[in-house]
Amino acid sequence: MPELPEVETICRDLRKKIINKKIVSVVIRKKNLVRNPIPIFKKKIVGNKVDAINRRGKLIIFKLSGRDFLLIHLKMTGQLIYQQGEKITAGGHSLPRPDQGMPNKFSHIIFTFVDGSQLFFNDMRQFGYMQIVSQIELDDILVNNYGIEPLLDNFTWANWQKALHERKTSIKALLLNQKVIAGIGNIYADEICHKSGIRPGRSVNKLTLSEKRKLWQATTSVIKRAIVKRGTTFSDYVDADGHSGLFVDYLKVFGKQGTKCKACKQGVIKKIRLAGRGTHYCPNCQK
DNA sequence: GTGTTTGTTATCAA
DNA sequence: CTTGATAACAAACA
Repeated sequence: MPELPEVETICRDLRKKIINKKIVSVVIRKKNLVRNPIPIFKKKIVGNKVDAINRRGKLIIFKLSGRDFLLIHLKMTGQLIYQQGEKITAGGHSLPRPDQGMPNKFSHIIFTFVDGSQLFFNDMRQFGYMQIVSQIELDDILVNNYGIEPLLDNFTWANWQKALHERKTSIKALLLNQKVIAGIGNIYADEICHKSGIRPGRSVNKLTLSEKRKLWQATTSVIKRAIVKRGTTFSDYVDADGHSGLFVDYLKVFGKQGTKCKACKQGVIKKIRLAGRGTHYCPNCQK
């Protein structure tokens, strides 16, 4: 379940690997993951370079040299794994490539770059997608579908109060609402609530000012700490090198139902269903 | 065959 | 128009 920290980690990795490399071929093994007509999709990619890699919420954005943009959404089980091609030594002998089993049965789209390196878009459940859009289409998508970015300067206390103003939904649903705040998914919503000491089912409009401030601070700190640990691998997430994220070792509530709370050392983590999602919290230290 | 998983969107109600 | 709640969908696996 790649959320903001996982997507950010992948973007940072890929910037070092594929910027300015010419794409010489695209192989599409599952057409349903491409949201354009296949010939158009290929035509707008092959022969171009990736000029820049950015992210909005959980959406990855490749700026292509042909002036189009490639959107990549990993949804639940998507992976973007990069591998060097076989390197030819001066003597013409090829060095062995680390065997990570790429491509595997879930490698649905494969990019090959001019140096022989490859980018594999794997997705076991095939919920993810790739889509080529123009600048105008991109601007429209970004403006209409995404709220505050937690890592940007405009995630201020004043803007956070505005975002929460007169909201009557639960804090869990609010954190998952991409149009309010971009990039938070099920894992980090629960972790942010725990760090804030607030039960995820609480109504936003009944939070005290100090609780809203705790949420604001916890959002930044949880996300930044998760990025430092290169994200959370709960089931399928891996970074661009195919490695797991280490923040799974620092989770306090997600997937911890039935165990003793590590923060207060008294409560037993409960799991409930909220906003249609599995939701974890400590009944003792979250009020 | 059934229940479960989450990111996103559709749909309906107010 | 906005907001909120809920259902539905994608595919795989225990």
